[in-house]
Amino acid sequence: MGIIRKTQAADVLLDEFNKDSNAISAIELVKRLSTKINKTTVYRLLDKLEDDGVLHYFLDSNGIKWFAKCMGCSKSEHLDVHPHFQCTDCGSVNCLEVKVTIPEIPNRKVINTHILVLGTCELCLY
Amino acid sequence: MGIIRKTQAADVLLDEFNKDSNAISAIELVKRLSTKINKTTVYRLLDKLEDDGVLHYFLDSNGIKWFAKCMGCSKSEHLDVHPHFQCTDCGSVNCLEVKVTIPEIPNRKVINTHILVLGTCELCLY
DNA sequence: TTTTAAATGCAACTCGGTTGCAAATATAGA
DNA sequence: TCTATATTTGCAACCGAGTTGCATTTAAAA
Repeated sequence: MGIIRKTQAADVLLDEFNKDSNAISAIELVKRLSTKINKTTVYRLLDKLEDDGVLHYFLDSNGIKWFAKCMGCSKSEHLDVHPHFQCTDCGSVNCLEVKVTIPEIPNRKVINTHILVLGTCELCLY
Repeated sequence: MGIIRKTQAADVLLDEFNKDSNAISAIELVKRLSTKINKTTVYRLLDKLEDDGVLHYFLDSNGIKWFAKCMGCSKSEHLDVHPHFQCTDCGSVNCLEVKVTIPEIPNRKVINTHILVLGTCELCLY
């Protein structure tokens, strides 16, 4: 589908991604925006923005959805596939710029890769 | 906790892993065994076997739990961390023996890595 | 300004997984 | 082998992230 109209709800939601450079979980967004946007609408907007190549999503180690801004993606394709990092101390999640190479796998055609790195983030380390 | 008693339910469940070398989703196990073992018991057994280092689990791209037999793990630690492969055609999942190296990440301490590779499996490819 | 398709809110729902508790059962010890 | 007891199991009810149907509202084309 994709976003067609410039609505207030979409503005409010995108604002959250502009003031926070980390990834944000859908749950957190629903909570943060609960007075402004209905939960269903939040989920629907996230879907649409993902369709449009504005956001991308991934699952953390608990299977819950996180969203982050895309860099150079389009409606047709998500190009910036990259690993994500979750801090096991504070729970914060962000995108990693590192490139990870998956070796050839015999008799299988690789289409996509989801990589989640767990560890301690900069803030929790020191 | 870990398995202490040799019960019939544990036998039945482990049998599923012996006759199927792929990973099996918790949902599938609950379904397959529904006439023999209660859903709660299946989940509890899976937890315990994971604790014991007999099985390991991971999440697929939909955030649902899959279990597979471990190789050389113990109660204290899961040693055989490896990527998993899910076929986007037939949905089957299995462990990959390939070694993937995650580059050093500045200012972060890496503890663990979850890698899910999506693609077409051998059976669906030909 | 009117029209109308897109977006929203609400309530109810889905479903994978969990919890509390009483009943059943494996096993150590007599 | 029998008994005592802690572990395991089944059941029912629950949890919570995410979804769906539908009526209402709203952006924006005409």
